[in-house]
Amino acid sequence: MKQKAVDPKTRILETATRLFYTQGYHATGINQIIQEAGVARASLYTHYQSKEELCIAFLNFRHVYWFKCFREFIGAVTDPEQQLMTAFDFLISMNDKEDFRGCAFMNILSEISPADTTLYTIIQHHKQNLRDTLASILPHHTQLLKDHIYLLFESAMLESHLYRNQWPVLQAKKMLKTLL
Amino acid sequence: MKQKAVDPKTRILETATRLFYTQGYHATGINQIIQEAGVARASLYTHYQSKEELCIAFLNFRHVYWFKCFREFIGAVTDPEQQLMTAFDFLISMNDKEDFRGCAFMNILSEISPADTTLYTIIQHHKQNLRDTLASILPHHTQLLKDHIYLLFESAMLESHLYRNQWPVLQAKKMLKTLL
DNA sequence: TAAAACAGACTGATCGGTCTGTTTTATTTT
DNA sequence: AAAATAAAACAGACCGATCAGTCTGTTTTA
Repeated sequence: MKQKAVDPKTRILETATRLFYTQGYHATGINQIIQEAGVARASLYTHYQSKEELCIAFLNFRHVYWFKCFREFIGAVTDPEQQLMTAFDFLISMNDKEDFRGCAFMNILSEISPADTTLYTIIQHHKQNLRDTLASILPHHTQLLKDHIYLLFESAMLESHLYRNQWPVLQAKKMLKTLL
Repeated sequence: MKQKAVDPKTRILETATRLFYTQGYHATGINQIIQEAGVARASLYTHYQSKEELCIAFLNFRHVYWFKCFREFIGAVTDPEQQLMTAFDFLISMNDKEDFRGCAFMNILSEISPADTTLYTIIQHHKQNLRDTLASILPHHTQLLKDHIYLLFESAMLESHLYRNQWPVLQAKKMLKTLL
């Protein structure tokens, strides 16, 4: 289970990322994390104050990772309209890669209440970031069209999770074509 | 806390429904349910075999309740296109009523894995039911348009949960207008 | 008088988190 | 290069609390 190639802090974060994402936050215990990370109990609490702190680190890590992958993926093309189409192809590739586990941020959102302001804010910021990123591809179009694309993108991601199938993304791509 | 007007089994289900929906499945313990339902521990396990059985009952109960409210709400109008607009108004009223807690089914979906086949199937069936219901309002339109409306409906519900704001629903209504 | 609901003790397991003390690793000084 | 030292990671006991679920026996209801 131990992969001593990387340092303990990284192993903890990567393990927590995988488990929080695939099992959920409350369904994942500290014991499982330290066990699968091959790390001492005390080491986890040296690097992260609490389970919630670890969740925050997970969301921040995931945020950076997701946008890095996203930008790389859509950066392969230059034409704006083609770039939007590629954005939906990105969803397809992520569904394949991560077995239709959906959006890590929306999954955590389902487990928390608005009283968890730190987590709630991180999730909102991530999505606002995505919204801005998509909007920036077609800067001269109406706000309504930008929102339209964003909503289709979101439901494509969430509904393919639900059905464990690419059809929502494929259909969303066709809808996008009618809008551009 | 006890509202002995209804029988224990109903109190358990209604309490579990409220707690699972507002706090999530794994974050809600049996102790809290029996306490807030004002019911004996043994009574819960006479009516429901396990916590998962209770979750199944919750989803089935919610399914019936949600569609009953939905049909009543949109049944107030007869014109198909107007009925679709009213469907989005229903989301607005539910957001107000339930404090932007989003979709009970998608929330549970975030907490489980495809291995939980029973729960997963119930959730998929609920959404397929919604998909069919929306599609039946405009039976003579293309499959693409039906899916389009469904995807907008879904993201309107989920994104208003995220932002705790009605704007996604209001924007989705405008998008719908451009599609009809 | 029988069924249902009650209170609450009890199980073993696990929860998140703290603490002690040992071993390993890395850096610095000789 | 070898020895000294400081920092990091280690194993694992331990904490009180809670978890889901079982069981006994009493009280209420029908």
